Amino acid sequence: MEYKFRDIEKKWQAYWRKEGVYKVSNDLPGPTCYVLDMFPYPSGAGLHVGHPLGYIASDIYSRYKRLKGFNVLHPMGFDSFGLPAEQYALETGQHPAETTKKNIATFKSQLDNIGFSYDWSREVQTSDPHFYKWTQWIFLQLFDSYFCNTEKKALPISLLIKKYETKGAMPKTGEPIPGKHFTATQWNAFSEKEKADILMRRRLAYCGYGEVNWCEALGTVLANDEVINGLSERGNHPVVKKTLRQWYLRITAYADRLLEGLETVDFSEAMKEMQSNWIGKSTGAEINFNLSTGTSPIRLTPNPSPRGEGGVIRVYTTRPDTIFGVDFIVLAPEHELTLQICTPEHKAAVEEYILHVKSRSERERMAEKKITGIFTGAYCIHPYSGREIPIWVSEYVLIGYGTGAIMAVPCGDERDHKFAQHFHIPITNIIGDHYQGGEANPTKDAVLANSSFLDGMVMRDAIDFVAEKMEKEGIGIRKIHYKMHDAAFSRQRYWGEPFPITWNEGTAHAIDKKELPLLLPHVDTYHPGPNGEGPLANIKEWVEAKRETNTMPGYAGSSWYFLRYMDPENEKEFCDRKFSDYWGQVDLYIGGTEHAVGHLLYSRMWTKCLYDLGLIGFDEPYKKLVNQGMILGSSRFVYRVHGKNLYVSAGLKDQYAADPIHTDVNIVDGVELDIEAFKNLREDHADAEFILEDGKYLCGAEVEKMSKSKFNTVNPDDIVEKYGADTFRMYEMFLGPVEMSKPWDTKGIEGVFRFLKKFWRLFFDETRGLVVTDEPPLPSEWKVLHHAIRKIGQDTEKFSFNTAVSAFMIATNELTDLKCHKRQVLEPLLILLCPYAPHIAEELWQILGKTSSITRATYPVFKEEYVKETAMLYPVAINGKTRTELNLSLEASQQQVEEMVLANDIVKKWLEGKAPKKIIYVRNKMINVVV
RNA sequence: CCGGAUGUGGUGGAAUUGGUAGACACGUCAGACUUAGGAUCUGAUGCCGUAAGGUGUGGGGGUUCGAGUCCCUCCAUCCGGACCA
Repeated sequence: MEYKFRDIEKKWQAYWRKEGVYKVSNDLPGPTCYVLDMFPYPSGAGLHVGHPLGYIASDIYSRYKRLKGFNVLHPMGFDSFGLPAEQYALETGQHPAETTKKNIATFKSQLDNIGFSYDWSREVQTSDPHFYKWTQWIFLQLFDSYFCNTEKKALPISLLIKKYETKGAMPKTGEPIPGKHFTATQWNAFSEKEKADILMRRRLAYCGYGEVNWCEALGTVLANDEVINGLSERGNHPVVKKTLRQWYLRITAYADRLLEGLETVDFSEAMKEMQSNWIGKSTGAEINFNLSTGTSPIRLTPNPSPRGEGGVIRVYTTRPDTIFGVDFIVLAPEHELTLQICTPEHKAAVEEYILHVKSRSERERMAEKKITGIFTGAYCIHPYSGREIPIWVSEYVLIGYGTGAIMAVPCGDERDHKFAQHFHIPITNIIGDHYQGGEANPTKDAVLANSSFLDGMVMRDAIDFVAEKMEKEGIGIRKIHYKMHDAAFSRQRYWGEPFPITWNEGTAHAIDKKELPLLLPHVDTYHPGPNGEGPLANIKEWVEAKRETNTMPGYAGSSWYFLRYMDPENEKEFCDRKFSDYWGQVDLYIGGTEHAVGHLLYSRMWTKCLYDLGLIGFDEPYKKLVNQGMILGSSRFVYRVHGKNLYVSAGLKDQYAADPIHTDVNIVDGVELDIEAFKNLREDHADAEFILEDGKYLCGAEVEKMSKSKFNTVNPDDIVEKYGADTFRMYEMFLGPVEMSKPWDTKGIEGVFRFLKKFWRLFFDETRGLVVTDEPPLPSEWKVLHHAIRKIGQDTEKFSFNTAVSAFMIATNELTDLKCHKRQVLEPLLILLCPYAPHIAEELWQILGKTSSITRATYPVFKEEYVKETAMLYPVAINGKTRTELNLSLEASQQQVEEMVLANDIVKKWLEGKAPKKIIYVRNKMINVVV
């Protein structure tokens, strides 16, 4: 009987669906395992062969765990709110809900085609009101919570109110600052609006004015991780800074816990590095520099400012030890004090400079890399030496980090050094020989010189010494800064979760939780509303109800979706605590690196909040994270001669003036173009002419990212149609380690295809039909099986799927050579193969006379004892080749035995008297014994 | 510029973690069966050499009886962050 893969696959996919084979229950005894894929955004383009890589890996792992007796949660869903559907709606007028629905249907059919073991009864869609009801609910939890700095955790805001009512908010030491501190009596006397404003400053989800990344082309704000080099991640549109009222998540409050949590999870080093860089914690000190009153006309500012106030400029440094190396102070151009302190004769020039900086986008600024800056005419007094220090303004100091002002130490900092050289500012050397005048040396190991009371001290030790001294003397304080800012949480868009918030007299009110979900209303136009507001501002009733017109960003739903899978139909809670306790953390999370700083950080933060509020029992969502590599497309080029409909073969292209043009990789066999297919591809190709070499047209090739525009995408449906889902699954794994990027090459799939056909022939003979026998296997046949079990088990456990596939091939080849068609060998092999190629396994399982599905039961094959017990019976070849040194010391104990029938344990016992230290195997052959 | 990863045949990639480098597969070549094959099977295939033999894991150096694997250094590619004080 022939291996009719398509019939088999369709049959079993229908069976699985009908019988609900992959439905999981929330209360089975025994160990659980939660295997999760990053759910996709259902784009209109559908899946290409790169997408399922991670899904296949996770599917193999979950099926494997299931066969081993775990209760496995392996769900799938869709991140269905988001910009592209809305952009599409703007262009075509189609409702995003409709296009999304259509796209999801395509995705699901493509996924089902590959034979995944998802429990679709648990599917979630972030744009489904039953789902976003709980996104809104969790948002309200965040809105109603604050971060307690003493307990370092989120607490209900009602506790804060109680505290304010009884104790107020007074500083532990020092004078209370008006506007910041207040007594209980004062609090109780505040108006509702005043109270609300104060509370807003503490809420985990809060509304405030701030500089945001505004993208004019998209008509919305973007989070920092959605902006790359001053351009939007989606669409590459320019992004500018703009002050707007926005919702934020107070993720900075969790900065330390997000960092600490990294140590408890199994992420790759690269991933941890990326996250901690993004958080960007640095410890240092803020130091006050008094302005020299002689040189500048200072107006005392009435409002205290963290950047400095009155006659003081506050700088941030990580190196307080270099205090005596300060040669100048630099303010960011946007710094509030810049214009206040500059002397009249410099004012015009400074204003002009600030204008110049503002006029350029961040992008232009970074591209230029010119040193710019201007002197303000004002001076500071060095807190210890009393020296006058000039104050400059320069764009290399960023307003958004630290205090927006720095103390420049040219001998120790590269940028300060370049600046000093450029403007001929004299440089003080405080590190002796470590600085030669050529370039700055950021060492911490130098012995300080020219540094008054610090002379002779090693810099590393001086850092803390100075910081402490400054704190005592009130000159500065130790301070920790983060690069990470609070996350902008509102978008001026339609296709997102509406905020469950109404505005009254300028204060935000949570809507009653009983009214959730607050449904996304119908709109007539997807165009932005007035004043940079979203489309919701165009709806009369919405505005009259004083509802928030922003919607939540794409990452809202994805921040907690993994919890909903545990209890997807619950209408009373986002997830029953009983079930989140049952399943616990995600044991394995598979997805791309692109979410390193966005989704992963946000969902980690939400998890921590929910944990703090006692709603779930763990504070890190993902125990282990695997980042699958990208499958790259292999693009093909044809070379068109200038101005003609004439194409020249790649080898001859240099003889003509020809441009490379992407052509569809699917009509190219290797590099040979299918000329007929090419002519039919597009109308203007119909009468194309070709210059061939050796009678063939050869294309150029290049490896690039897979994308529609490069015509190098391969649709998994086509591959499944031609080779079958099982071949496709195994080939994707066979390509290489899951974590690695690699180019797709359709040609190579033949090898895996041949393997499955060969495997089929272990059961079926072309002429004789079913050839499986009940004869007891020979030792050599057992040996093949047991090598396979051990190797494939280990490989699957450690995600080495490519070598596991190889092991299948080896075993199959060996059994073919042995002409082994014995049930006792083939049956366990089928069980092993099941996670990788479930359809063929099911079919053969049935053919062997089994009545139940192979995919659902558990088998002793995977138990340690199974292999060990039987392994004892088999021969281990020993080929003790001696080596130079060992030869000398071990001569007496070296046994040169070839093909000796002994189990490993027996060998060990046999050598016991000689106390073997190490037995060296090479590919399961013992080659040497170290005694 | 900083940080992370990677570097092995014509190609994708193995190598028990310091122990016969190149498993498995693609491709290529030769052969068998075929009217025919892009089906199937067999054999060969790192490089140089007719062979004996030599050589070989990005380059150079080191540790070791022994290095693809560990250390130093340089080079290349990919990814991420980039004026973060």
